[in-house]
Amino acid sequence: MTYHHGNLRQALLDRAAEVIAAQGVEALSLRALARDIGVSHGAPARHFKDKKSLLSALATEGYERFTAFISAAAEAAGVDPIARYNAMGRAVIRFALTQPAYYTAFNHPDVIQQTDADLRKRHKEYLSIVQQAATQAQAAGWHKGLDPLVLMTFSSAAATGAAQMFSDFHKSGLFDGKNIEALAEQVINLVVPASTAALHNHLED
Amino acid sequence: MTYHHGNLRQALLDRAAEVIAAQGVEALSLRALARDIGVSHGAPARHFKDKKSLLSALATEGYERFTAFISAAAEAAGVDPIARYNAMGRAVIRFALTQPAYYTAFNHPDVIQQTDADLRKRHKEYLSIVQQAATQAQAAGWHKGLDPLVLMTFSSAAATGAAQMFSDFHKSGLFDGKNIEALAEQVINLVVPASTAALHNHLED
DNA sequence: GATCAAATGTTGTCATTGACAACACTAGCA
DNA sequence: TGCTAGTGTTGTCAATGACAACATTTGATC
Repeated sequence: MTYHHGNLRQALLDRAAEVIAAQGVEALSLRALARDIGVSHGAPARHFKDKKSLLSALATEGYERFTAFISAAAEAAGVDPIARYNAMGRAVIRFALTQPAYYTAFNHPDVIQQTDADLRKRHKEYLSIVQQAATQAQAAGWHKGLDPLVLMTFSSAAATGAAQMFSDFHKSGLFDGKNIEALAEQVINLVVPASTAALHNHLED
Repeated sequence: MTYHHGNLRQALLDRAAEVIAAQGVEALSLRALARDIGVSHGAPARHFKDKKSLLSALATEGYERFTAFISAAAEAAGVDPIARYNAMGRAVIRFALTQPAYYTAFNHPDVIQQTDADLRKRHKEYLSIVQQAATQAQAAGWHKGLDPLVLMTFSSAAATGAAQMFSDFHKSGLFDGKNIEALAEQVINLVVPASTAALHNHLED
């Protein structure tokens, strides 16, 4: 092994994601990460000023993945703005369940209060993508006339709240034996109809 | 000062709540708590086996307060089951904003994975109260016929998600200049109508 | 009231950790 | 070839959580 690792920064982030997924953020230790990777306990300091800085970087990477994931789900849903927004809501939950390390990272109290510029920027990008999709869904007839901020808050809250619940209770038995994917779909359908057609059907009830 | 503190356990919990409200869970240190209170660094161990155990106890107390708070809000709303459930949703947000220490405590990742029997019990009590209220709202006409678990998940997710958002972004400027109480009310109204009358008005649109 | 056991608080200690500083090695450019 | 910035290492410090051994208090029992 060479004296220089080569890409220690990414190795630390990757290992941190593993540890978080397996044992939670609290179990994260810079020294343990260094041991796992096989470098000295002081090496991480060259890449991350302190522990929070590593978490911030992980969260930043997480937001990038999250944004890409949500956007891809919207694309896959086609052109109907309401169907797209519905798909994004379901994607939030799927992301939380399939990539818990990143979702955990950027929802961690420690990270949320960070002022890291890069992190803020990625977060704003994410918010603006959601906001844009919400606006378009509204223009397509979803709660036309309502305050956009109210709609945005409501839908984001419901999606992230559901993601949180499914993650938290995943192993605590509340949803035992349930098909979480199907449950999530029904929940999201209460937030935004599955399509413009579904919206109109519903209004005719 | 006497050798025995008298009620060190409660003093620790109270001080912990202060610290969490001011600086977050991460800033919590058993030794610092002991110093603040004026006892030796080993004293807390008599009341809390370890740090997680203290957090669990604080979360347990938090759930008691939370449950009482939510129930009181329902009572104040009268007898209409839908108005009651709506009031409970608003209360969730109000609690998160006015008693951040307790809300933070029992939503903290460290606490959520706890298996502490007392904590579990209080949590279940809380869930069952919400569930009961949701059931009654449904019986009064709110989304009759839908899977109760879906409704319960949807409404809980929306309320807690909104509470989380308001807490997190309280100082990050997203809701600057907004009347959060009014915003919260509008958001909750999208989850459950403000009353049975409002439900029927809405259906006639 | 005397005695004793349980509860509570204290002191001392240990391993772990995050942070920092001083030093060593490497890479790549002038 | 040398120089300099980047990267990794080693040593160290203070803070912390956890634990053990010891001290004091309390209150139940006789």
